[in-house]
Amino acid sequence: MGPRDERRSPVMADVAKAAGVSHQTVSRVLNDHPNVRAETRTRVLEAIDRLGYRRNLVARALVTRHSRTLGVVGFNTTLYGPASTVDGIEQAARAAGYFVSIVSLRTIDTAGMRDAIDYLADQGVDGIVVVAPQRSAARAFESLPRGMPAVAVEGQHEGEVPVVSVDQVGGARLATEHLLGLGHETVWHVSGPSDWLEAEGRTEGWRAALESAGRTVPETLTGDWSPRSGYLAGRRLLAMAGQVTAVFVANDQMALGVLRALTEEGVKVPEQISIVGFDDIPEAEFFLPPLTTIRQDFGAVGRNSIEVLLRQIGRGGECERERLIVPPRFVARSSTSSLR
Amino acid sequence: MGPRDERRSPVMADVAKAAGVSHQTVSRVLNDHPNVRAETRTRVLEAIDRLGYRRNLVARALVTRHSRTLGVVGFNTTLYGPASTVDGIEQAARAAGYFVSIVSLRTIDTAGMRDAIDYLADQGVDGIVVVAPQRSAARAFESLPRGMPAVAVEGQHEGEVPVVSVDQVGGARLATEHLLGLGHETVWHVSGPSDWLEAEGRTEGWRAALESAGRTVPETLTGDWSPRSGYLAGRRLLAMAGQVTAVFVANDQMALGVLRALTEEGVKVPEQISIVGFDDIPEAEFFLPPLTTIRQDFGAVGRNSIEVLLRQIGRGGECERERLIVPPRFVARSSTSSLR
DNA sequence: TAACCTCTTGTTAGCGTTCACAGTCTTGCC
DNA sequence: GGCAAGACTGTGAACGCTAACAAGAGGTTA
Repeated sequence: MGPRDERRSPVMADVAKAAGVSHQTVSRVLNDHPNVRAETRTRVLEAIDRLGYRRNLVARALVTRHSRTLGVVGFNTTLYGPASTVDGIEQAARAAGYFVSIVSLRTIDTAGMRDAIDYLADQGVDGIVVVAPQRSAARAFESLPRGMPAVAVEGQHEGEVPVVSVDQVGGARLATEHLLGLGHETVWHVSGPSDWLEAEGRTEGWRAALESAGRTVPETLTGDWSPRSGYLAGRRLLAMAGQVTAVFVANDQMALGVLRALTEEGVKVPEQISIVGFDDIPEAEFFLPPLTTIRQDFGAVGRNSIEVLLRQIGRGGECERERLIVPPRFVARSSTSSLR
Repeated sequence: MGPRDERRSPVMADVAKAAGVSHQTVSRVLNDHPNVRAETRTRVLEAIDRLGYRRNLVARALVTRHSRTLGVVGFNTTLYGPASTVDGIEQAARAAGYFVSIVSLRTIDTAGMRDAIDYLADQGVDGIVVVAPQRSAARAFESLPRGMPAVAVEGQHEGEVPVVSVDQVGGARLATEHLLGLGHETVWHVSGPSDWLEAEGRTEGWRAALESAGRTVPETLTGDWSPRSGYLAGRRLLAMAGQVTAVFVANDQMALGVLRALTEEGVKVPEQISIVGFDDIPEAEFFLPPLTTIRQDFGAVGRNSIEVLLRQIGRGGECERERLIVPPRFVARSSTSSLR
């Protein structure tokens, strides 16, 4: 047995030999174990530095049974909202010393979600964050390996899994009440796709605000979050000739579409029709006119979900069946005004 | 030594015992080794199924020295462009059977980039994709562990690392030539931040198109990709009273800002000033007016980069110092027209 | 019959770390 | 001086898998 192949990166035993100690002492230095003589510690550290040693986290994961990796299942992560959520999660996880492994799905269905979870579980993640904005996604939690810590973001609260979400209902209330406060008789609503929990929450908040003010609740128009669907909804609103004076649109992209439909036909916003969006995408401030909207704090959602998940991991997978709600914020701009 | 704890998930040895074979035979079945009797194989598979066995990929990674995980270093991944690039990479990697571990940076500096690469290397990734849109990011490649396969996306081609990128220069040429073709005497340019390679490429293409047409090259205005900076640039363009008839803006978000600045002052687009953007974000089609722009194929960039990276991994880290260019596409809409 | 394949299976030894335990060397105190 | 308590360090055995080799069964050939 000759000397270890020089081209292979050094392992703990190499450091041990170089420092004249046992591999275990090296391990102790690396793990900040208290009982190591200061002189020994510096000798080991010096050897580590000299050899350019880096600890093999895979071997470590094998024995500790912790990979310090979290899995994230996302959906449509090129959209601003989901992208920001995933980004918030990633930042928070890294700040806590965890790696993040991401699976981004194109379509949400229970099977795809289940596959994604299995896939991440196989990889040995310590916990999973599922961004589960659709009803069908929530069911996928049933297939979680037993004892696997998990948290749902923007999901519903049925199973055992804790949920972190923005207060969609409250946000929609803010939007609707703002419009009512400006003197509008009622508020129309362009909602997101019906199987999305966020869409549902926003519709619910809108309806609740109207009802508690004793106003008539108009029929909702439904879009798919895209600017195009907003445009189509806008054209349908135009067809209602004069009835409509205020619209709460379930996201900013659709609001952009509505804006274009109205502007094309010479309808002035906000003089003739007021519009409120949801999300506060970076573009919203520069729409024509700048869009009044509801801002979601995606960073807080990310931080909270990681916090809940790590707490769960700390307790060994036992979860506390909690629901954490992040409040949204009203952002006033120029797409709303009082009548006349 | 009693029977293995029931609560612990089964390992290969458990399957072996259940199927009445050795663990090695189980391994062979799992790895599709040819020399296993059909009857044995089914017995093993049946045992795997019955016990709900899942192979421990961490242990596997330790011995094979392959984690089947790729690292991605991204930057500002909430923006549409970067988010789409990362998404394309993730899709392509997963299709090839690789996990994706992502680090998303907020600021690009050599140190942060270096840390991110170290971080991923520690985790034992098989290769790294660096989305390196800034000059300073490119330098971080020097700190790549030797033998670590890597590919740069939207980076420059100096070091040993292959690069995959969109043809920014060509895209900018398309935009500029389109405007010249409409009869504009020259084309103004709102560029991205100067240390961004993409910004540089777009400026270069714009300049080249003007020069080869023998036109004067106006002073460029510089933004930071944000709608706000576009708005400010727009105001400065307005101050040039009448000189400006056509503008190539380096991305769609800034183009939105320019659009707002012009519209606010009653300048008509495209009647008085024509505008072309870059990226084709989903909103662009619904700007007022719908934005003529250059579309980047982020999916292709992702697929290509993974392909290059996997080829490199297959060769054992030896790289081929290539540069792969993805062509952009001109998308005609309503923000441009000929003069008068 | 012996020699030599091929097919199939089992045995043993790692991969690089941490954990449990067993040492050895101080130090303090009677 | 002796002896226990503590500080420090080393030894061996896991963790769950694959690689390398060995070995038995069965067939073919000389």
